Amino acid sequence: MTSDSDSDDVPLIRKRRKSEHMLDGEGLGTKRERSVSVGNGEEDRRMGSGTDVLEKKRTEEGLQRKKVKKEEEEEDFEDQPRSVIRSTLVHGKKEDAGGSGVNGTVNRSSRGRKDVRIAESRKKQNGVGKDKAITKKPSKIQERKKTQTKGKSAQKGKKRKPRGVSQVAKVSKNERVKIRESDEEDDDGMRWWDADQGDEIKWSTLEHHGVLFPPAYKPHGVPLVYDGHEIFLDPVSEEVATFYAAKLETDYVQKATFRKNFFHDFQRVLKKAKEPLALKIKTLEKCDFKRIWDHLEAEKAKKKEIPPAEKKRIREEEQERIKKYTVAMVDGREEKVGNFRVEPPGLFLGRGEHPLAGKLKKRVKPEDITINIGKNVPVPPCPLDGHKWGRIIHNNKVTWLATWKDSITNGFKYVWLGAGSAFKGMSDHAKFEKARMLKDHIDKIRKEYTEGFDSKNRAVRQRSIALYLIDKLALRVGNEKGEDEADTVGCCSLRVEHVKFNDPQTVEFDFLGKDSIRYYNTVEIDRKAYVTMKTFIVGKKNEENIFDELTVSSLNDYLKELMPGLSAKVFRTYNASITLDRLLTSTTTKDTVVNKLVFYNQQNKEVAILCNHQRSLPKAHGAQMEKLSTKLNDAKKWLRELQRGLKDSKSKGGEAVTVIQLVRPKPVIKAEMNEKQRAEERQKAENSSPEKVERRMKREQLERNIAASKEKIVKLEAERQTKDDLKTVALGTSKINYLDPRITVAWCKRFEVPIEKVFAKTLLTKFAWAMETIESFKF
DNA sequence: TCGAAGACTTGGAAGAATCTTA
DNA sequence: TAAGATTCTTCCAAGTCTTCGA
Repeated sequence: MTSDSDSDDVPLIRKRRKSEHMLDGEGLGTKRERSVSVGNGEEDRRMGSGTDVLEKKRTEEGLQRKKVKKEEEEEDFEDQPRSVIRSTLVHGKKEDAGGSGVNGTVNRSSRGRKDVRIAESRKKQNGVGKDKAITKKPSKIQERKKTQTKGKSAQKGKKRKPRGVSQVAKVSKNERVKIRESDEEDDDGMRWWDADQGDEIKWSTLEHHGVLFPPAYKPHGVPLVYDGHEIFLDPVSEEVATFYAAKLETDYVQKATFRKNFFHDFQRVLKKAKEPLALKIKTLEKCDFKRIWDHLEAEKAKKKEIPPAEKKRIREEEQERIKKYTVAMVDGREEKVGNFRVEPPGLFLGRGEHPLAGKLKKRVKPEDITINIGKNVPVPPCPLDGHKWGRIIHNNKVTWLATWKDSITNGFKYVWLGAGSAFKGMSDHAKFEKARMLKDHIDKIRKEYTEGFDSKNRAVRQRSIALYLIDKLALRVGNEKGEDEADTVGCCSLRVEHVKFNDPQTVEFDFLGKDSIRYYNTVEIDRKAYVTMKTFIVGKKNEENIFDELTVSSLNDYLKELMPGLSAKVFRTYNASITLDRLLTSTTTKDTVVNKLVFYNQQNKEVAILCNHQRSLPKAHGAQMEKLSTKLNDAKKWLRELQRGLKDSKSKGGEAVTVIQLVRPKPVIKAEMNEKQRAEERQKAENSSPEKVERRMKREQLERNIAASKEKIVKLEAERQTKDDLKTVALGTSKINYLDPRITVAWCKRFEVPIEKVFAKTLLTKFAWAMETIESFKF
């Protein structure tokens, strides 16, 4: 590492305010103490250091299991589609060639060895670790053109075999820390983190009830008005018109692409219906959807008017109806299903300037759906009369229960188990263990990429700079995108137009990242990185890629040489978690729980800013801030009045004195009032001047009120500040995806903060595996 | 070898549920 | 008790990354 701005080992937190965020690099250079894991540090330590012995043992066990499982698999093939059978056989063959078994452990270890072999052979070819040759690839602009064909082969009906290797399977067993030494059985038998987990085979038995379809469309008979004439549409066209009408008051309909795509698809539907009047619809501009919109609003209002008891009854009935779809049995355990509902038809909204926005997303039919279920268990009957499932498969190497193709993006949609399931939990756990493993390699990696800034090989220089930015700024890697996707970028796909160089070493990044969220950051970077990066744009046009000699896959291949299983996204997890871990160390023990929570959220906010997790400004933000300011001003006025009264009382030997409180009138809402009248009444109350109310108070009473008033002012000021600070920052995303929950659990234990204050119910379930973390846990 | 398939994670918005305040 | 605010959950789009197969 160099000694200038990048020399501290922490990622650079995005600078919204210049005074903020420069963090120290404490602890990063030191060797991680692996001893502390959830519940049993000793076990964790053994897993970390004694992997060879364990690995050998597992390999033997795995070979045995492999034999049994291979037999089981081959039995299964008969009922599987051909592609699945082939897939499984190919996997088996490859594993055998590598001298490993089918069981996850062995399979994983073979993978690890393969990684090492690749790394070694590349080292032989390229010299030690640095300045390695990188295969030159075609320019990104050429590639962009090529990507236009993306998805076309799928449309042609090209079939591929199921892959059956997931993230979980890819993670080494070394990386999975066994959490407890005790192997006592838990009551519900759901403690997967105590069990020995296979990798490749995800389940032995799987039972579920399939998917829930959205209700069939019920025509409302409200006409579309075209050029002043009512047109009563056929049900199919009416449904599509209603999708559009529902969006009338949104920003979507302001977008030309949205309107164009919608009208194109709408016309196709109309043509198919062959209704003579509807065929006269030639331009969207002459279509008036207002009557349909009014109808939808009236329906909403009706729904709102339903008495609470009736609402409750409806809710309970619905719960009963969907109940069976919400759970699946996996290896004898009951697990919640996450998204058992088939996505309803509608207009594709997309995010940002999506070229397909407004297109009609078709209704998914049972024939479009592939059900994945255990063999020898009943296949759920197709719930729609006259239909049948597209395919039934028994692929136990994947974790999804059902899948279908999306009619817009041509991508796959899946039905998964819920976030609290063992599948997801194991995957999460493995993800954080991998990020922790990076801690042991990060110094070496940083040293290597810093040295790479000087490489004679341009491709190596590009790779080094890109990695530096990914590490330092927590950028996403930035895969190539197709023409039919929004134009968003990540690190590798940054173009000249996305950066500005301000000498001596400041770079201004301004681009649209995932979900078309703007990433804007002016940041001082390492001087050598700055100079090197600047050379990449020489002679290039704005729309050309900065890293023209770097691909995501070459970068990830390189990362795997540095650490098994390492990919670009691990840096984001690592930097988010290590940042929180470090920031939380400065918690004050003596503070109240409320203040500790405020502190936690502040640190969470720092991570959210680092990861650029933004949200749009809440609609009511301005009004809420104004309300808070009014409250604060009233509280301050009241405090001054109380202080005046106290002075008065003191001069009269503590006697009762009169103080005047300004009380804002409350709106008088009557049951018979409608929404409009209520709103008017509220407005009236808000606009009227406060009433002066006289109160008599003695000295003690005044003193008590002054103390309470001061406390209220402090609280209101803090509330206002927090609200403003977090107005465009989304805290949830980092909490759910990037922050190792064990850091939070350990912190809560250390500082006696109830964990329920930090994790909502669903997060407590999702992170059940982390709940026994001991308080000394360090990421 | 490389583009695409396929499987999984990550992400913000919207709506529902719950809590707080007056 | 109702309204408003906040929190939680659901939805589905949009990423990442590995493996497949022409």
